[in-house]
Amino acid sequence: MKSLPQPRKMPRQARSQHMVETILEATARVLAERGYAGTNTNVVAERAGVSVGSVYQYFPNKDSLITALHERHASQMYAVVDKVLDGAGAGGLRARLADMVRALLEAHRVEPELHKVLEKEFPFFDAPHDESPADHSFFRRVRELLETHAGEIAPRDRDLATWIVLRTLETLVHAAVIDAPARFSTEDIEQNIVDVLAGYLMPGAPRAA
Amino acid sequence: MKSLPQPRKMPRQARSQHMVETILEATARVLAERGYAGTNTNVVAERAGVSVGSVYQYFPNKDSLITALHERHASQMYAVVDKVLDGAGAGGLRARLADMVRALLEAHRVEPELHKVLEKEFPFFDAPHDESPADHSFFRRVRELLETHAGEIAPRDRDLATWIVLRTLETLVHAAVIDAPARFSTEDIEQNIVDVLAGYLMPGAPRAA
Amino acid sequence: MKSLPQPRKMPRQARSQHMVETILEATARVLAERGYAGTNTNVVAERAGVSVGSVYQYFPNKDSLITALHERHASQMYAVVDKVLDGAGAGGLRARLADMVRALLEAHRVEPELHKVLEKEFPFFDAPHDESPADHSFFRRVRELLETHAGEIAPRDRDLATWIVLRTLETLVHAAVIDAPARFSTEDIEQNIVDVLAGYLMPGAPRAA
Amino acid sequence: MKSLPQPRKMPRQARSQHMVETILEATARVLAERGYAGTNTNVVAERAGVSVGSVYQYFPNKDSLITALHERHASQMYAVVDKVLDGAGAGGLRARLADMVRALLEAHRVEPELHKVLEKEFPFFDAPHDESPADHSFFRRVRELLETHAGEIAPRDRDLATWIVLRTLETLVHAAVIDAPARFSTEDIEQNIVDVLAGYLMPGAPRAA
DNA sequence: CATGAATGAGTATTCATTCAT
DNA sequence: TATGAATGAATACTCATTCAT
Repeated sequence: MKSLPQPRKMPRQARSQHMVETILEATARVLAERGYAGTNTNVVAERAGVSVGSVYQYFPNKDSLITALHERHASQMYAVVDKVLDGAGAGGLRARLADMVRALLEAHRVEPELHKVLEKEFPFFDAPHDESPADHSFFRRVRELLETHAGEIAPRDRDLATWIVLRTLETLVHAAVIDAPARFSTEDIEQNIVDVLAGYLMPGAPRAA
Repeated sequence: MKSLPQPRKMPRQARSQHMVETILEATARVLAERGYAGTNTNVVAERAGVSVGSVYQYFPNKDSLITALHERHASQMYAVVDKVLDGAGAGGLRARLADMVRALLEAHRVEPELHKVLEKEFPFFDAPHDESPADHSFFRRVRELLETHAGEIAPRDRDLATWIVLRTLETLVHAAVIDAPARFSTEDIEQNIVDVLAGYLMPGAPRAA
Repeated sequence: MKSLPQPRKMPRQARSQHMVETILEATARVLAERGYAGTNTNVVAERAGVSVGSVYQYFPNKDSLITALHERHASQMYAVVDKVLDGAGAGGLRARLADMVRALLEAHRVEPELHKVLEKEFPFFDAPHDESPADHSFFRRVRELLETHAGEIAPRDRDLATWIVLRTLETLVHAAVIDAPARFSTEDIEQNIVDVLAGYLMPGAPRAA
Repeated sequence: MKSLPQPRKMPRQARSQHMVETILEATARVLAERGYAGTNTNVVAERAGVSVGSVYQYFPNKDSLITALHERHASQMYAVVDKVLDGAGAGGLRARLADMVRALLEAHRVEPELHKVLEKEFPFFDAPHDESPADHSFFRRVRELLETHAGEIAPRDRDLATWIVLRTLETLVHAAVIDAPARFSTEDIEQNIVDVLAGYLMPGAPRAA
């Protein structure tokens, strides 16, 4: 089981930072347009307007490109959720869950094509969920949320509950964006995802319209 | 979006049937041991004790091997669920859901390595869920289950509910087998998956121990 | 330099004769439609409605198929010329040459596609012109023609003259059918081919309209 | 009908130029020694002392190698003829034709083996004569020659005459090098080729010894 | 640091040919 | 004889990676 490929170096200079960004952007575009099979370092380099050598200056190998993209995605998603939870609107846990679901769905609808490949290709890499820093943060944040509403939720093992929630949230959001038959309306799907989570955490609670 | 690769010929004779089986078995083993990247037609053939030519006699290309494996997996999982639901034990919807979850978890624990790769690689192919016959059957079966218990369930759109249940069931079962941190006990996970489904379908219902 | 592949056996029975014909026909069609690269024994067999094994019963290898086709073509062309020369019309050598050219052009226009590939692929096989029986006959026939008109022709070495005539005739007829720019009329081409041959053999003779 | 394969990149730098040359030389040698069937990109690369990748850096596919070789051959032949015609010796059209024939025969005798395969394989590619730049130049040059001697020649359609001359010249020269039975002397063949062309263009003119 | 020409191991796929039935 | 499933050597082409400039 190979470990998560890491960027070769932590680029500190602005120029390098920019280079990394450019390469990652190119990777995203190529990946979105041509899928994993059609993506190769030479094309990425060309698309980034950079030489292959430069790509290898910052990424030790091809897979690290994808991994980095994933990490970026995870960070972005975490940021989205973080912001929404910080925004601490009114209402109880259900409202918070609804906020998260809506925010994530929105975020995913920005570049559906990219997320599509990202989701599709992710499992391709032996990157267990718990090796990503962003995923850790995500886990912690949700866990905190459950703690905060400890009184309202049914599951005993809060750790397990967090894990279940994350897994479910992830799949359903992705499925909604990628897979969902056209006959299901966006609102209904959103609603139902919330229902799944709320139903699990607060079985007795009344279900909103 | 390319359509599902189909076996090149429908083997009717026993000899051919056997050949297809052998090849598929070999594919499964190789896939489980070496992952997608490490799997190639020549190795599969060798492992099957068969010539490459024979592989291509029955499968038009490499991907069709994986696709066929998936279809087989889907069929098996459907069979498992079908049997369990036919076995119509006592109890309401919750009992049925519990039966399904337990049966699926058991089935997946037989060849965890294979299911791992299968799950990991599946999205890799542009095979939307609804192109697989087995998936169709699965959908129909679950939908019937919901119809049968129409009185007990909350979600209005039964089609959507079926979709949500399937997606959730699939991920959580796979996650349980592949991803789950060791600190979660098998029983707890199982219990919680049922809670997710039951909580969604029957929000008010009492949660069993 | 490999020698001309020969049909494995001289089939005497009607059934076999028919089989050989069928296979050769199929080869011709496949060759005409898909070119040499696209032609393979399995396709030929299928097209002939026969098993590959049967093909190998009568032809030792793939190339022998093409060779046989060539021999058939050569025979046919010889037959055409033979007939025309036997028909001994009025006029001198020029008339005879004109007869040959016209007959050959007509014959080639029947299945231009096939002749195209045949001509294209012929040199591909190490089959020098003088190994084909039909080519021998052809040579003899033309040589006789020159002997008959010995008094009218300029070239001293009648053997060489025959060779030159044959080479020229062959290319120009093929070029006329395959290559000729559309702006040249059929009649003009025909006329000019005759002029080439007549001009060579009877330099001083008046050129007909 | 596929178009002429083109070199993948137009090499401008000396290094690349050299690489292309090396590869082409190797192709020629391999082709001459093993024929088309025996020629494959890996062998060519090896023979060129270069990696396969480099071959593909400059030639998009195998066929483009052969095509490039042909073009080179055509250019060389054109250069030879061009030089000879520029050398404008004394004498009329017949002398010019004789010059061309002699020059071409000489040129072909340098690497007979290569020209053999080249000629043999040429038709194999769907490269009509008129797609090659060199062939165009050749056509133009010969056409000019005929114009220059317009007063002496019999054929009305000078375009057609050029075409006929080229076709005939090409075949007979190649036949002379490749096919000619040993019993024909080089000089006799040369003489007769000139006779064919001169007899066609200037039917009445006296035939030199 | 950036470049991009060069590398060459790796792989999917084809197809002539055989031979057990 | 006819069949056609099975064989497996052969080969075009790709692409991650390196390294001299």
